[in-house]
Amino acid sequence: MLDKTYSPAEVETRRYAEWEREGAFAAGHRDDATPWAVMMPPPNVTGSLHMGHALNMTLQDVLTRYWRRRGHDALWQPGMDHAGIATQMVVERNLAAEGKDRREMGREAFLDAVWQWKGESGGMIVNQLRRLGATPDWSRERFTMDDGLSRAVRRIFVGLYKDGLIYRDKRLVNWDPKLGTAISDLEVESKETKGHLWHFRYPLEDDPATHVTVATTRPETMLGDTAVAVHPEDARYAALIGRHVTLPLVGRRIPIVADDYADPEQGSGAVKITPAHDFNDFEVGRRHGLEMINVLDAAGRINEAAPEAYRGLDRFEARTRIVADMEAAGLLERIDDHVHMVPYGDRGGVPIEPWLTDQWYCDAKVLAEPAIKAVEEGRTRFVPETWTRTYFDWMRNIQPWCISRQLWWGHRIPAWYGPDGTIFVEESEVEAYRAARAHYGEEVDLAQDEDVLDTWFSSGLWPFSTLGWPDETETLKRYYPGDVLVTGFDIIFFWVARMMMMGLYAMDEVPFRTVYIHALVRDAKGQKMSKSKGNVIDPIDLIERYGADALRFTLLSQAAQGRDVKLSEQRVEGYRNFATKLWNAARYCEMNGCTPRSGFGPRSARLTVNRWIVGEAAKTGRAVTAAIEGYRFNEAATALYSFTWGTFCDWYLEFTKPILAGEDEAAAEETRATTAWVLDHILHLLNPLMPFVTEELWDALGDDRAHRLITAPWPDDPDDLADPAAFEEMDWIVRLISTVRAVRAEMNVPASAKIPLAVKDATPRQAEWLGMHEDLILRLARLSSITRTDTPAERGSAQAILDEATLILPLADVIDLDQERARLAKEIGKLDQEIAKIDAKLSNDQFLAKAPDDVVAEQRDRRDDAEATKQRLAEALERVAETA
RNA sequence: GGGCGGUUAGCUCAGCCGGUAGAGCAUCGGUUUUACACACCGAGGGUCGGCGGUUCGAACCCGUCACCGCCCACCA
Repeated sequence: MLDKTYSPAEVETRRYAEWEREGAFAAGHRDDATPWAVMMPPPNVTGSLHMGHALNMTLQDVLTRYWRRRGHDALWQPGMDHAGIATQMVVERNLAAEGKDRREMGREAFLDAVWQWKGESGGMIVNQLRRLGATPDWSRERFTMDDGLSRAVRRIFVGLYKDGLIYRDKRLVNWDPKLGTAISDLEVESKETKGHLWHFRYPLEDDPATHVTVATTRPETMLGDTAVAVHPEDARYAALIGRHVTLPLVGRRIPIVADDYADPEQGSGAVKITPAHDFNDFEVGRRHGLEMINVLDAAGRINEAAPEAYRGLDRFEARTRIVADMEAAGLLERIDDHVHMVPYGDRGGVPIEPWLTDQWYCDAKVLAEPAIKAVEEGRTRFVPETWTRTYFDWMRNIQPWCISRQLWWGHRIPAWYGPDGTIFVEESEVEAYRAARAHYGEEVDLAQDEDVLDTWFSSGLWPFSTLGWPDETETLKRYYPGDVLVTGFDIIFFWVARMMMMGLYAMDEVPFRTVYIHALVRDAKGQKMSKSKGNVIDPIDLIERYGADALRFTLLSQAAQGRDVKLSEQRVEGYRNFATKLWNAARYCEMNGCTPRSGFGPRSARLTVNRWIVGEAAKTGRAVTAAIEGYRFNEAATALYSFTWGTFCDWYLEFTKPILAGEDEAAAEETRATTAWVLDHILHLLNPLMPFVTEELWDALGDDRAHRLITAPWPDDPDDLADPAAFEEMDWIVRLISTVRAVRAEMNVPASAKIPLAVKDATPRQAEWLGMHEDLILRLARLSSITRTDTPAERGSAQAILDEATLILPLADVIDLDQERARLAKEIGKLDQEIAKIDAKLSNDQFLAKAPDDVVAEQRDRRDDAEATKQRLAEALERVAETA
């Protein structure tokens, strides 16, 4: 006997352990089955499960569970990302707490410490995923820094280098002075900042009393100015072009150049040029052959290239000092308040500095071409489709990708430098030495590049590196390309685009056929969850209080395409209630002997109500299947919720109670069998969404299950399970009973009956009232059609139900006649309005001429119905009036 | 500045091919009824953001405006 309420905590741990023990998630056991694959976006090894993961993983899990049960050889490939910067920061912080410093330890000792940290505290998220019920093939778990994947990284790097698609270049990069590393464009976040616009006067060299005014938001960069630019057609400055100014505080003689970049409308129309510290100025400098003077060191302090007075100052201290000095020199014209966008590093949290360094770049432009083409040709498609445009926009304007990072934790760049600086890019040190020997004709010492690769470089290989590439493994052949990638829009550029490029480069084939992009999870008010706002909801906390099924269902119910998920605890609670509801329905089934009948086929049902529920169940099944395959998870959730609760529990179970309690044993038995079948069907369909409670019930209710539900074949729901006649009749009955209920409520009858067949005595007064509702009685007579039978015996049972039915009417000792009169009058008013509306339509020649016949017929029917109802209500009103 | 998305009941959102505007929650009223009070029954609540157009007919298609959100962008 099932307990009175469902307690998720115990069931979830027990069930998950069983599944895992039995190897239920493992791919590769069905050689004859069609492969189906999804790649888990590898969470950071530093990560713990947040709501975004919970959504992302739930979606993948539903798909995986679905296709697995559909009979495919489903692979959900799990793993973790080494997360270069994030991990290095965590470990450095831990070491700092012990009074240790990375640089003092040295590279090797530090890396040992990171690996040790990974072994002890990394990957917490993997166990949290188990709490969520996720079923990737854990036996295949990979790590971006494991041997195989590292080998893949080196192989690709060498290949790209030799193809000329990776190269070394000296140019401005986004430099994070706090972390001391370059970062890519994508890792820069612009933040609107209130600042100032300082207007400085630069005196002319040959006429120091005359100034050119330039405005800047970054006074400290003036130390590196090497020109002032004006627009070539700006009349105000035409005479100055080619002359020079003396750079204040520095004393450098710098030219006034003409360049389109200077906007005459902006400020004074003259702009200071600092080629080493501004991306635009860099370009201007290049055009005019200007000197590039780097005045900052790696930590963002003023370096030796600047006048002594400023050396060693932090860039912001230098700013203050310079403004003061300029003012003292009488060269500060004015200060305006100014709001502008300041670039920040997304990890370091400090403003990034455009800085001139040597870095490794990947020629993304070339790699992007096939990746663009693949999407144009539909070999990979985005769901929802709207993201296609975002993808194209970025890919078509893609910039060189800076792939080197001045960190220690990551894939070290497989490049070695000879004594004269010759670069040897090889997959191993041995090969590098071999190449060097060939090059120099003698043994030389080589030094490996100190830098590591951007984390996303290895993530880009994930779809094939995890499957064994560069070896041509069976696994790789079988599961590449994957069917779908499930991810949030925030990493389309970081990850999806890179996988497309790398996949096409290495495999000459797209990495996945479909990219399903889901939204962000926000708090109940629609705000982004963040630690600083204190509105972060912990998925594990919700799982503990409401169960993993409830959390999953909540996320799924809102996973509509193109909409954010707003997570409110109230909703989670609601779906917890849903699990309980299902549990109790199953309990009811158990108590009434509605357990699966091995020989029972849903087609054999004869009673209308049974034929009807079977058809509804089948319809729901088809809806769920279509929704999952179409990535409309919210529709799957809604269909199941409303069928289970609104149709099965509220209508079917209530409706059949009299049949179960009745004397017609055949009808009762058929109903028990049907009930069990429908419940089973619900468990089947709901299983990918709510795996725990469904498995538990499946197990509890069936005696000899051939499968666990997790591996049971997905049900097919053929069209012909739905019997139109049964639908029509039930529809009528349902409407009738609704009417009865409404009347009962209107009469204020304390109902002692469930629906609808229980009150057996009517007083004369009540019988009199029934006269006022003749229409109802007439309709009730048709309840005989609850059964669709013709044999005398069956007709007898139908009659029995009918007999009872006539006695069920909700009856009151007292009716408030005034209230009843008002109600009827109101109803009649509404009907009049409706009739008038339809009449207008039906008298419109255009409508009659152009609307399809069925639409016109429908309007006529509606009008007739409304008219008939109105007639009945009018008569009832009359009787009420008489009675009063 | 460019792009994308949104605006439907008090709240959160569905609404597919243009044909009677929906759900959940919340609110209010009723019900201890042997599956379930984490429940059941019922009720109220709408100018579908504004304006214009197409159409016999528009929440839906087109145009335009307003407001909100997000992404991208080098403007000193």
